[in-house]
Amino acid sequence: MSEVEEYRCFVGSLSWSTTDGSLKEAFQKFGHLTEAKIVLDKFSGRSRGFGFVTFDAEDAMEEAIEAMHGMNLDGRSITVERAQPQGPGGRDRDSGRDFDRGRDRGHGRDFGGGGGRGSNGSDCFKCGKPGHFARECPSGDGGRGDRYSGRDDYGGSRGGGNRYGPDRNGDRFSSRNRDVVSRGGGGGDRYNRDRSGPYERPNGGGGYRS
DNA sequence: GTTGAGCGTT
Repeated sequence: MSEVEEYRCFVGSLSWSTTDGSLKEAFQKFGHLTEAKIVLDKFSGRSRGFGFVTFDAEDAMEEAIEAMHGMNLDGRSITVERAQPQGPGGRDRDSGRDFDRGRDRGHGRDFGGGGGRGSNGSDCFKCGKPGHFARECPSGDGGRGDRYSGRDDYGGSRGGGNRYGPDRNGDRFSSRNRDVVSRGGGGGDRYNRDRSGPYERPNGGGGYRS
């Protein structure tokens, strides 16, 4: 049951301002870090909110996981867990993870699906009960769900009257939909533009530049 | 001013 060549730790829930240096400083106290880096987005280069820490000693890694798990770093409670195996031959993101990456990686995760991981990570981060996120935790008010709260205006009316919500939405959508069709149906638009290109010089014409 | 419950790049 041991298949590890390196002791890596996955650190999540990091602050957007957390850097590899802060992470290293926060974890190097438990032992020597072979590597400490924050995962950045390739498209933007900004911090993604999670990083990886590699230890050269399993003891240090477990110590850090148990010690730093739930600790406050940069003002945010971070999550420290063992990193997933990447694979010696190469990284297999699609194969290694049966996750439904087809949709947005944001909201909409399925619980019963049982993706790549999720033995104890599907529980609510607030009350620890599975079946719902912390923001939807019915146990009480939530720190992040504050925005969604305060909608109790309807009181016990919820169940029948709230159906008018989406109805209105459809009306507006229809209006916009027609607009789009009108514009999209204009196949001749291209032709029109071609002819009405007095402002656009296809070639030659003015020619002078600066 | 923006994103969040997440496992990365040589």
